[in-house]
Amino acid sequence: MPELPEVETIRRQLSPQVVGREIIASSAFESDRFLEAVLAIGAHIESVSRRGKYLIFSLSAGQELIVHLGMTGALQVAPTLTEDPYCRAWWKLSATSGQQMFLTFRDIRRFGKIAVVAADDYSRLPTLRDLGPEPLSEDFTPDWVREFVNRRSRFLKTHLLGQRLVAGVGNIYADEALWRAAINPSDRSISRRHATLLVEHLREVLASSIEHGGTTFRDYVNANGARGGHQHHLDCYGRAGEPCRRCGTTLTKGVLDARTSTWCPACQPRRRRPAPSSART
DNA sequence: CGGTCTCCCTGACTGC
DNA sequence: TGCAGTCAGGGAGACC
Repeated sequence: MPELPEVETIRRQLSPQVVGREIIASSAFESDRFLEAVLAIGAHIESVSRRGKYLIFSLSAGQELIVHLGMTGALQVAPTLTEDPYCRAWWKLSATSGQQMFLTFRDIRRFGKIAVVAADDYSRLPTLRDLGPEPLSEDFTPDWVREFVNRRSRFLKTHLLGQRLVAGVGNIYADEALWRAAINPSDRSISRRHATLLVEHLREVLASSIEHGGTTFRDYVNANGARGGHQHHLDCYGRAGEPCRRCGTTLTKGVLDARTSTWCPACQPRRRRPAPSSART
């Protein structure tokens, strides 16, 4: 399941290969989720950027090609098209110094999404439009986390997955960051100290995963078709029933808002919602 | 508006 | 061996 580190890995691999090329042909699987791929025909790719889990190909003529990989999406380049029942879209790219090539989007479970929009106009992609700060940017601060979380009543874990508190975090890195920061996923508020820890540990785990080329738990492969390496460094996600690496307690699994969570019941204790700030100053 | 729930998909796995 | 049931989960949209 591609999250920020996986999408960033793909972006870094793809960018030097596709920038400067023209999209000279395209085809897409018969579904609203993918059909807009063909709207990019005729445009040049000027740059490849990322916001959260969204890949953004800046095109000539003021357009952007947006790709979200969903659960099982994979973007790869290849010299030729090969038969693949799970190919949901492809773009044929012009030759530059090398030769023509194909950018292909494979997505077994079809949770992915392709859109072509006017640059910066994300009104049709509400999650992208309302995306929270990039976790590795200076905009993602403990104060922002505290205010966002404590103003609302939902589980902290739910906010981490919601893309508005912070961009690009999915289940793997939410569980890892909460474990590292020793915070319970079902807390509904956060202290200044824990917000600071959460910001630090989320940044660390994301940066570490980018260095390892992302996490391959099931399906993820990078733009070269290779698996990531960060799955060998997970301390929490996928380890329910195994001993906590900090205290030895068996890690627990539970469901919060229809999403699986794994945590250590001993070193990630639940904390009570504090009294309103007006009563604490 | 915030919160909650359902649906979309299909391969892998579990249990009888 | 075979088959039904369950699970994984990001995001959109309906609904209260």
